[in-house]
Amino acid sequence: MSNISVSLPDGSVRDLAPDATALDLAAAIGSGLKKAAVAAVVDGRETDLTAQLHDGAVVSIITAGTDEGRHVLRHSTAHVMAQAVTRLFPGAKFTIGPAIENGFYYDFELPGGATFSDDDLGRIEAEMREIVKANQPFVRSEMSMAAAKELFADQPYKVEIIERVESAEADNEDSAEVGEGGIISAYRNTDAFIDMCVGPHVPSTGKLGFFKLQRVSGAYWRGNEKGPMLQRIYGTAWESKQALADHLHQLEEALKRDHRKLATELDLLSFPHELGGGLAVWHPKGAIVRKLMEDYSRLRHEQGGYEFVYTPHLANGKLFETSGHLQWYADGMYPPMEMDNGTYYMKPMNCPMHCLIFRSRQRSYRELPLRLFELGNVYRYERAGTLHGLLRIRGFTQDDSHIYCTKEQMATEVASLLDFVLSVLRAFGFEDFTFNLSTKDPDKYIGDDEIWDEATEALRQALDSHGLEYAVKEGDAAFYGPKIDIDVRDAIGRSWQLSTIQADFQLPERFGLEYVGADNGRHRPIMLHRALFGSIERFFGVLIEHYAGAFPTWLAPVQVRVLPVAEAHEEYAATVVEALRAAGARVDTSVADDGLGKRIRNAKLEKIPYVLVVGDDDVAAGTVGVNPRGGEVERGVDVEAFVEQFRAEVSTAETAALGA
RNA sequence: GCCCAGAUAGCUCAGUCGGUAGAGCAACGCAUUCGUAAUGCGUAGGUCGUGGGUUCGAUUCCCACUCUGGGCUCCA
Repeated sequence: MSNISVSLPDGSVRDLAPDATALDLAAAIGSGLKKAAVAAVVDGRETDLTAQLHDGAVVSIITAGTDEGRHVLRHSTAHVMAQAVTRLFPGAKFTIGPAIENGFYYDFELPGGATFSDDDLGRIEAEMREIVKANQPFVRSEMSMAAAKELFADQPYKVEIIERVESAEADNEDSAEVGEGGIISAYRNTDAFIDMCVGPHVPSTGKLGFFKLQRVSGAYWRGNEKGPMLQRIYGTAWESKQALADHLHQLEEALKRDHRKLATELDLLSFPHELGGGLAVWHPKGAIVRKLMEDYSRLRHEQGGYEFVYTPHLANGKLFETSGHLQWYADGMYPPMEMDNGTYYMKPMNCPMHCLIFRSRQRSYRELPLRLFELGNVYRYERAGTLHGLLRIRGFTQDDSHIYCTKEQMATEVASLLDFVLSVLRAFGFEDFTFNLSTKDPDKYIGDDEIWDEATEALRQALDSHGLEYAVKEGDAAFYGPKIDIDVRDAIGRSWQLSTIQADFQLPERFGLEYVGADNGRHRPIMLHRALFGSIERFFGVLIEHYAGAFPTWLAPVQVRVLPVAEAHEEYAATVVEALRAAGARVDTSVADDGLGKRIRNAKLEKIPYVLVVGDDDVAAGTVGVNPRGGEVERGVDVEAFVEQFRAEVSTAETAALGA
């Protein structure tokens, strides 16, 4: 047979032996590439390095240090973990084990309903190292579905996946396991371990090794909470020792900005045991930041043409029957309170009460859009296992607004809402958002298709006109209308939804809302639900992590601390404090009982933006020594000059925050 | 709600193979009065999350509950 030729990504062509594999190609190009290679892309499809190439193939090599390469490493490491588990836990059933961001997991069912404990991780990891050392090959094979069912006869979850594929119910997860076209592919490491998988995989386990198992947890089979609870192990895997170390270091760093840790250290708030789960108390230093956030929010809403309302925390159950909450949202509500004249509930949302305000008298089209705003306290009965610091809590405050408008006003209103939302989020230093457009769930919605399309289009246009990238989440809308959700990431990479803009045709209907139009006829308004912070608590939690507790000067609980070098300077320090307080600064002082170095250290740990030191020189010259957070010490700064500079900095930040 | 782990001083943690506990920091007192990230000495502080069980005796072993952490499911 004559040689084959293949082309490379740079357009060059290589001649290879007729039975050459992708690995041979990598070796022919260079030993460095051979070493780094983990898989290949042939004619646009990812394949194993051991796959034989054909004449005319377009080939690129996937190396370990790329996203695709790490994906392969992680997936292969998941197989190694599964093998280790089946060795250590005879009779364990394995289900699926994909690569995920930064790592992988694998779900198992242990014999007799046994569970993993943290101690098992070390044993499993040690077993994995043995498998890596043994340098077992990953050998691909293909078979019919019937043969696969035979082969995996003692792995009921694998059989279930094959059967689902046969009956064409497969979702993406299944396809990742079995491939397409009625052919099942599998990878064998040893005679004792073979796993159904589309691949590709590294040529042998010796290519792996920079991994760490991280945690065990339960996970429902197929994500169905009525299905069996499996045992999941998460791990991380990288292309080098250094990359693994860097990742682990990054996780440690992220932990330092965890809002729960910082909230305790900075004395911002706490979750007293006695109060119950998911309920927080705000300490003075957290409360002042919250007040500033709320003041800012109120100011922006006042400027934005909103009207402020207040509504109670409790309501008669009849209200929530009208709104549909008892029908659709009862699981999320606190249990009822029986009272002499009816059944009462804590409110999980503010919208029903805002609808009552709209309905309290006849409305004219001239009043629309009517924008009702409230910092409304709501209570939701979140399931115990879902609570998470400030980010998932049971009692919280929404910066909530309901906008009543005509159908024609909807598009303009949504577009200006998006401006408003982004401007507010940016004022708090957020730039990295994820936008999601959730569309109609064809199986669960109410209202006319026409108005759904119109509303969805209005949301889409608003996103497009702002040049924003967004993901469309098909079928993720609320039953009453489509929505735009805005997420930000927390310090450890988890994404949290903050803002939401939702269209609603249902509540105006249920509450029989009407306005009198220019035609003197009665019309039904459209309602927009929207929150910018989303929940003040969640927003604050994300904010703490975003700033790592070092709030910008305009938000800092204490902005300036004045430290007299010795007792003799306390009187002068007091005059400096007075001057700053007169300029509107949040300022305090710490007398000379402790050494100066100690007091500076304390101020730094509290992340105070400015530490002012005053001693003999300053008393004589009317100056201060300025030690700014993250900056250089400057001695001999005139008090007036510092006050002016401080005032300017804060007012600039506030002006910027106001979008001026 | 489900799986796993945990709860010891204000904070971070050690400890008790069952005989009622200890450190560092913080607090308080005394001394020190100091020029940019920890001055020294001393004192006080815990019914070991709550309730039950086993035991002569439980902070330790067992059970239940509450709360917390990591996931799953669900969600702002």
